[in-house]
Parts: sequence; structure tokens; C-alpha cells
Amino acid sequence: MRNTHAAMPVKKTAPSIDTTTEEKIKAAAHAVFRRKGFAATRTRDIADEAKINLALLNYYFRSKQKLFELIMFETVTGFINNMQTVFNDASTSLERKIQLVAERYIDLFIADPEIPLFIMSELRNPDLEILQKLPALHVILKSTFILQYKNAVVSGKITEPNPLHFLMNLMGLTIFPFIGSPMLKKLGKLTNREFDALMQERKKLIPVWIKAMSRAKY
Amino acid sequence: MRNTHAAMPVKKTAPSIDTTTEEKIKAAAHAVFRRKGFAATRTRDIADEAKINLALLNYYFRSKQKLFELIMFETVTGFINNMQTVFNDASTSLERKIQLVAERYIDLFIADPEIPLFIMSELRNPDLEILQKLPALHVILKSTFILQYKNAVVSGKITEPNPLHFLMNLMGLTIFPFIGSPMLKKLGKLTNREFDALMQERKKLIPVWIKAMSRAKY
DNA sequence: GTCTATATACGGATAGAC
DNA sequence: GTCTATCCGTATATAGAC
Repeated sequence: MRNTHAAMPVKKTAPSIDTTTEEKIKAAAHAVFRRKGFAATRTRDIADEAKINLALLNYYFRSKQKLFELIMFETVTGFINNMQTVFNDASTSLERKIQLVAERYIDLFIADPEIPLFIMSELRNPDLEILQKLPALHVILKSTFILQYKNAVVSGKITEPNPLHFLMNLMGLTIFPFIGSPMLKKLGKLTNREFDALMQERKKLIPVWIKAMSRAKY
Repeated sequence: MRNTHAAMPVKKTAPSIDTTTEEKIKAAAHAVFRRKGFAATRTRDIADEAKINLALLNYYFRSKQKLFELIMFETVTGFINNMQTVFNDASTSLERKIQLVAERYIDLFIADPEIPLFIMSELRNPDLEILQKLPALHVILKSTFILQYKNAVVSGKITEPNPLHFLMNLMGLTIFPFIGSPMLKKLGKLTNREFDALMQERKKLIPVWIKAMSRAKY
């Protein structure tokens, strides 16, 4: 791949939101990539959504691939940073963290429902090497959150010793409804508003359910 | 789209498995579509995987789109039929059905781990109109399974009245780990074998967890 | 039914004027 | 920075020989 392209334009000091061409393209790329995935989106879709000329996409971001990597990086790091603070806050209890995780994930996904499926479905493409470029995921197992979980296991408050099961459960209860939303809306004849109301309920319910599960007798 | 193509060949009466060209293409299409999704697969990928000439794909199935629709239909109906029998078996208890659902889903997904993400990610493409063509999904809410659930709510054995929450929980606990497996394997430094072992554990654990949840005090 | 060769369309990317 | 026009590789699909 040649590298003779002009340098990227310098960042404006105080740009209005989404008014610069670069920002318009990024916003459109976020929307279209999330909605359709990398392979199904055409650069023309993004140009149309951003209402800019197709050539400008390459002018600012060089290639579809590079633009996608930027979008994916922003999405994933935003997602992880959001959680990192909760996971490693030494001042909150295990129960409180479970509450916070459920609330934050659900609020985030009500605002951007395509994010979970977008991330999960792009992760399966080995060409994109997203997982390799990610900040080491396994530090999650060293987080305060998981240490608190392990302590609760030792002190007998929790029956399931494997924190991976715990994480799968918490994520499954929280994230799955958004991944399966097309099917669930059809199955339950739900409007978007009704679906969101169910998700709001789950912010309260999930911590209760998790608590009940933690005391399950095997 | 023109329609001048030759008729489909008649089905052999007793073909060996995967030996006819048609079967080889279908098997390859299943594999490649599931792995990469519709937009990212090229008909050449399928032809290579099936070790047949590219032109034969169009000879047998007319177009990539038509082949995909066939594969998707087979995948989804196979998936639904598998569950239908469990959901509407009047001779099994609610608890037993929960056991059976967890076991069957997990066995199915250990054998074909890409299925959940494949279905979920293709469902978001409105062009494919998969949901429209599906056997009405909302009959699930009329199934024996859900009726038994509602009865258990009335008799006070279960606290959560909304069967949709119940279904989301059961599916989330069962399906999500397969959807998030790339991330989970990385996060937990798991080999495929270790991951499968965890899933085997969940066949026993999920019914216990669900039971504990059903008694949760709000 | 299966092959080779090719038509045709589409999508990513760039050249070059303004 | 932004536009029009266009190049060029790639992917689907078909024609036509065998």
C-alpha cells in the first residue's frame, strides 16, 4: 500500500460538534458501521449519510479499512473505559458494583442498541485483528470487582467459585436482550418504547436476580 | 431479475451424504456463511470450500442471495423445530423443560458455535426479510412452556410475572457465552476445550440458577 | 453436469480541476 | 477542502464448449 497521501489536516482548536467535515464523516461512519457491519457497508453509504462528497472520505481517512479501525477503536475503548472505573473502584461494595454495571450497560445500550451486536460480530473477523489490538482483556480478572467476588466465595456468601461463570451471567442477563432485540420484539410484539421500558425494569431486576443466583444450592 | 434459468435437478432417491455436488455446495455454504456472514462471504469462498467449480453454484442455486436464503431458512427452522417439541410437550414439568432447553441449546451450540451470532447478526439486515418469512415467533408465548410459567406465577412459586423477562434470562444465560466466546476466551485465556468444558458445566448450573432467580424477593 | 472464458456491475480509491 | 470524472480490482453471474 502506497503512502504518498497528504498529511491529515490539523485539528481545529474549538470546532462545533459535528460541523467539520471530518466530524460529520466520523459520526456517519459510526452510525452506518454499527447498523450494517464492516462488510455490508459501502463507503458511498457513509458519504450519503454524512452528506459529503465520496472523495472526501478518502481524503480524511485514507481508506474504508482505516476509518473502520478508528470507529471500532473508539467504540471499544469507550465501552471499556466506561466500565473500568466501576470495576476498579475500591470504595464500592460487590453488590453496588453489580448494580452500577447493570445500570450503566443498560443506559448505554438503550442509547446505542447496535453496539453489542456490532462489537461481537466484528470480533469474529480475524482479518481485522481487533482482539490483538485491544488493551489486554484479561486484566478484568484482576480487577477489584473480581477480587471482591473471589473473597465472597471464600467467605461462603457465594456458591459458584468460577468468576467466569459470574461474568457470563451478568453479561448475558444485561447484554443479550439487546443482541436478540429484533427477535424479542417480534416474539413479544413489542414497540421500541415497550422494549426500552423492559430494559429499564432490568436495571433493578438484574442485581436482585444475581443476588438470588449467588446463593443457589448446588 | 430474469428467470430463464434451467429447472433445478430432481432429487436423488438415495444419495450418500454430502457426495452429490448439490449437497457439497450446501454444506460448504452453511460453513462459510455461518463463519463470515452474508456480506463478507464470496461465492468463490464457498466454491473453494466445496471443491467445486464456481459456475456450479449458480447452476444449482441461481444466485448467492437464493443460496443464502435457503441456508438461513434451514438453520432457523432446524433451530426452532428443535425447541418446539420441548416447549409444547405436555408431559414434562416446567423445571424439566428448563433443564431440557439448557441441555439442547448448549449441545447444539457446542457442535455449531457460530449459529447464534450468525442468526442474530443477519436478522438486523432488513433487506433479507428473514423475520417476515419466519413461522410466527409469537406462538412461543402461547406454548405449554410459557403457560406453565404463568401458572407458576399465579400459584406464587415464581415472583417475576413477565414471561419475556424469563425468556430473556434463560436465553441470555444459555446463548450469550457463545456469542461472546471470542471475547471470553481472550479474557479468561481459555482454550476451545476449556471453553467447551465450561459450557458443559452450565448445562447443570443454569437450571439451578433459574430456580434460584424464580424465588427472588423484589 | 461440469468446465473455461467472459460479460457486467459494483465498490474502493485516485487524478486533477477548481 | 471540495468537486467531477474515472480508473481498476473484484465479485456475481452467464454463455457456450465439452
